Amino acid sequence: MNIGAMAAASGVSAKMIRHYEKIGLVGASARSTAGYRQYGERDVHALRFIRRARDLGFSLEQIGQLLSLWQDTRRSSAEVKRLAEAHLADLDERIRNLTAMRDTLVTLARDCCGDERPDCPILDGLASTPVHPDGPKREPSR
Amino acid sequence: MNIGAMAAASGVSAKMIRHYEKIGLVGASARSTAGYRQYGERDVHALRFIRRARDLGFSLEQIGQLLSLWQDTRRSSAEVKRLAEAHLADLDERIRNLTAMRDTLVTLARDCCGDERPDCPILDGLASTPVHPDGPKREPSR
DNA sequence: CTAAAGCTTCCCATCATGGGAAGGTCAACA
DNA sequence: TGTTGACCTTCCCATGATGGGAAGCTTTAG
Repeated sequence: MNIGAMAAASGVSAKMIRHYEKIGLVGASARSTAGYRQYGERDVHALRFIRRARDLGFSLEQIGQLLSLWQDTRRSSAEVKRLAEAHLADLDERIRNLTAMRDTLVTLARDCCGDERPDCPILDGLASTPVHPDGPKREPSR
Repeated sequence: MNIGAMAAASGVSAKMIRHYEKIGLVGASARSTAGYRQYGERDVHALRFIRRARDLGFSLEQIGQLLSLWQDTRRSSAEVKRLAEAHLADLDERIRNLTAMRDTLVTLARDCCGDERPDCPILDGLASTPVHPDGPKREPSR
């Protein structure tokens, strides 16, 4: 199986498969005589695992640890759970931050009549709300 | 006022102030004979505005538009509101995505006893849950 | 044989932010 | 006066996950 078929089978783009190989998240695959990467069923399972972990928002570093645990039959489930709980705490914090932003913005927008006049509580809020010294932990905007 | 005092007064780091100048979000400041940036009260207001907009999760591009509207006394509040609503929709989507991740992960973790044994529903879930073809819109992991 | 599709590597871009180097400036203090 | 330390300047590089695209080679179908 070439990298394109692998991408289709795993849901991970060819670009990303190469990247994961370069950073050592997955081992280097076998190569054809022409240098094409060659994959088997086992690789599909590993990449699907990665894809699902990404879908749950795990970082590639955490996924590396999850893969190690997955392949270690003598792991303790406690280790896995610890990792998952840490990620859960992270998700919760991000949700809290985003929700706080949303609530503030909803409040500002609610009072903005949104017509042709220039008076705008949203701009007023941005111009006058006190700056929280340390600021919220900012999410990347996209 | 030098850039350090400006950073303290506005809550925006000196590094970022220079960056915002370079990308044209704020105009170039006056300079002392030695080339030091010199700021006044008006600049403090503008940078605080930027800081607060960042705290609400607006992108720098959106902030540029907000600044334009802020400085345009003939703006319509409708334009501001449209921008805010767009950002609100964005926030809501990100919250939804993160919440979906959290809920899935909570379900997996709930069934993991987290002791010394290797059996782990979290890893099992990652290894067997079907891959959603297009996947969720992924948040950057941090 | 040729054209298209697929593969390779390599470099660059995103977005907001920060780290750090190399070097100039300014204030205070002995 | 000289020195020290805090502050400023510009410039380059890094982050994290992903994608775009170029230049060039291989494979496959017609």
